[in-house]
Amino acid sequence: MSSDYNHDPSEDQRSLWSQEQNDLKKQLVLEDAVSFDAATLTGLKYVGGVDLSFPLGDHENAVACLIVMKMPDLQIVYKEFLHTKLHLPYISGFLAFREVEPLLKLINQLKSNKPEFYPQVILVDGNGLLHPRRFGIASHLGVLCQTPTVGVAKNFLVIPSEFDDMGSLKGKFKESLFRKGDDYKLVGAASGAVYGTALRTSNTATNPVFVSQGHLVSLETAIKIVLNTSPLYRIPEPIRAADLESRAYIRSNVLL
DNA sequence: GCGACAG
DNA sequence: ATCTTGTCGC
Repeated sequence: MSSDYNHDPSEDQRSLWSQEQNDLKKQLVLEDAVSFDAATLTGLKYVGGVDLSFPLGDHENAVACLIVMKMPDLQIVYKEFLHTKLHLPYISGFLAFREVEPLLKLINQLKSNKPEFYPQVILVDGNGLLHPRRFGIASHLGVLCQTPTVGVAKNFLVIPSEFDDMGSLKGKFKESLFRKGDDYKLVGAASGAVYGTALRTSNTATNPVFVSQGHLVSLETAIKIVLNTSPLYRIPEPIRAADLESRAYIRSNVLL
């Protein structure tokens, strides 16, 4: 009765998904190819944010939300929801296969209905490069919609082969991040590759946010964008708004 | 074999 | 991911 819903996919399934991630990764661009000045963010007018929320205890029904905010005032200029049924469970390392479809649908809908508000970069709730195969949902979504994306995760995704001692890592965050803007680069021990950074986005919130490149942006630019969209809280406004709005949507609608 | 595991 | 009240600090 406890293991009736053991969602562990077979090794074959994991292998197929991994292969798909590796295939799509061939299209991944990790340099700035943005429509604004990457160094100063001059010309950055619209930033998007996406997130999904679920009704209590419901793993199937979800409400996806896409928010577009105007810079530098961070006012919402576009907001759209999509109530969908997810077919796969959450599996660490394969989040995109569960959530990317409704997000892509919202983005394409915006592109055809209100192209004037199409964002120059989209902040995604989850990781990009900071991923076992260096292709998390932020990168996945970016490649599929061919738009710059940045991954922003609230929790550190363990990658055993690269970051063995999580205990000392958590300590490192606390002892190296003193104020907003401080960051601690996440370098894989085995490969020496930079996966992303633990970034402190608030002076009151001690815990950092984990920023990694999604698609078409450098890590430096990703950090600037996250800092510039987090004037008050730990979570960047576009993602925070998508989270708040999608939850409000669920609360005000009787689903099921 | 055990433990760890974005949302 | 999701539920919840108070409470501490500026």
